[in-house]
Amino acid sequence: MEKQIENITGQNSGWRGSSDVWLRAAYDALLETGVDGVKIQPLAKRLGLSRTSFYWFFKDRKELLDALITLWRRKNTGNLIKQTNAYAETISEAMLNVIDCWLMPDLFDAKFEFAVRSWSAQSPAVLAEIERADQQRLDALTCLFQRFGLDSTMADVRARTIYMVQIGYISMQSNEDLATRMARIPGYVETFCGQAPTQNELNRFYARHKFTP
Amino acid sequence: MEKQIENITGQNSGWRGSSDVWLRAAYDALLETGVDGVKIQPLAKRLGLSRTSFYWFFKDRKELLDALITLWRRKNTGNLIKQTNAYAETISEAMLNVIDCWLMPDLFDAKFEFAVRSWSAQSPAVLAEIERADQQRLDALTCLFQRFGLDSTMADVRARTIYMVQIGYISMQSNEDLATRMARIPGYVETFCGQAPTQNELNRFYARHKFTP
DNA sequence: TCAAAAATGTACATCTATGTCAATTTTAAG
DNA sequence: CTTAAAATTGACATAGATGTACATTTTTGA
Repeated sequence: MEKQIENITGQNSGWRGSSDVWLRAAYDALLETGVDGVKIQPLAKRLGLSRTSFYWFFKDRKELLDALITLWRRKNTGNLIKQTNAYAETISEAMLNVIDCWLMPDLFDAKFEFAVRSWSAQSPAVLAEIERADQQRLDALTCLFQRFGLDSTMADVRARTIYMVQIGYISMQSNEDLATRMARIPGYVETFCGQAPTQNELNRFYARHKFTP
Repeated sequence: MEKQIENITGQNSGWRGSSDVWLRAAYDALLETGVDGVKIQPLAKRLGLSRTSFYWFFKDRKELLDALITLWRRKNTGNLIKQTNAYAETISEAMLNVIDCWLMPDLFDAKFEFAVRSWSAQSPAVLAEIERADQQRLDALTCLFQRFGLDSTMADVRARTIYMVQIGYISMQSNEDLATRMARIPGYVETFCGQAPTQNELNRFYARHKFTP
């Protein structure tokens, strides 16, 4: 009983390995080298464990890859949708809520997303997962624009614009500093919804990102 | 002499293999399975050639991968920049020129682009190539917006929006039909430059894509 | 038609990866 | 302290990939 709780909180339980340890190593490898880098032998080396010990926790490599997808599914789609439903008085404030996902790694794991998208190019099963996630996310964004009065065609285009800029940004693997990115935010908001954010809205946004202009 | 000309035009010269044949197979494999799928043994199998025959044309696998990058560099960046410099009387017409790249595979090879971007996640050398290409393309788009009177900050944001939507679209590996995509074009133009296209501009655009609304 | 060049193929040595099996070691619980 | 479960390991069998050396075949051009 206590052991399980300790596992969840990250505490080890005497043994060196665990499903989580292997999964974490697989996650790291996926982000660094893509799916084809997720190989049991190298992971074992990195963990300082015997290669064959892996098979105590997972049936085979496929099961490990499946676990990675489950991890991704839980992590990235949920928070984005949550942000589209966050409280907002104006459309520009709503935009800033969504843009939070750009800037907060705990809301959206951009590198993980990119790795899974790259993976999807060589796996129909993963591609199906991606397509489902894209649909859910786009639907949530489209609803957001409709709530603020846009007709369905324009809501669709605007949703796609803000979402694809996000995806494109990830694909660029950009690593600019906070100030550079912040400087573009008002422009993006205006572009995405055709309405510039008020100074109050910006101040609230800056505050939660601990940014002083 | 004639032989070289024949090679360029795609005609074979008696032999079954050639650098081009191997490179073409590598290109196919890259698009289907990513870099890690570009392996000499499988390529040989697919070509019905002996694996070791490869080494007559290329020093090693690395040389083949370098050739792939050179191919990509020549193909994708040039045309996009050309489209930003195409004749346009209004900003919305200029947008439609750039959007041509979305829809014409010979102007921009989206799958190739996606494969190379995915590759860049595991290769610093390829990442450097990607970053250089992104910079060149973004510069060209920013200049375009500045020519039509935007200040440098807004030109930067608008350039990024149209470019990242393009990149994001690629990353989504979308395969919608022409009518669906065409329906969004006026909305995109309005979003990207804040100005809807005229009916004449749209008609000219539809005509060159052989589309009847 | 005949030699040289171009391309292809066979054999070999090596390396990395997968997964199974039968020990063996380590830990936790009574 | 002991024992059963949990985790770890080394040995084995297999498979796919790389690259080199050398022999062989095919093509081209004089």
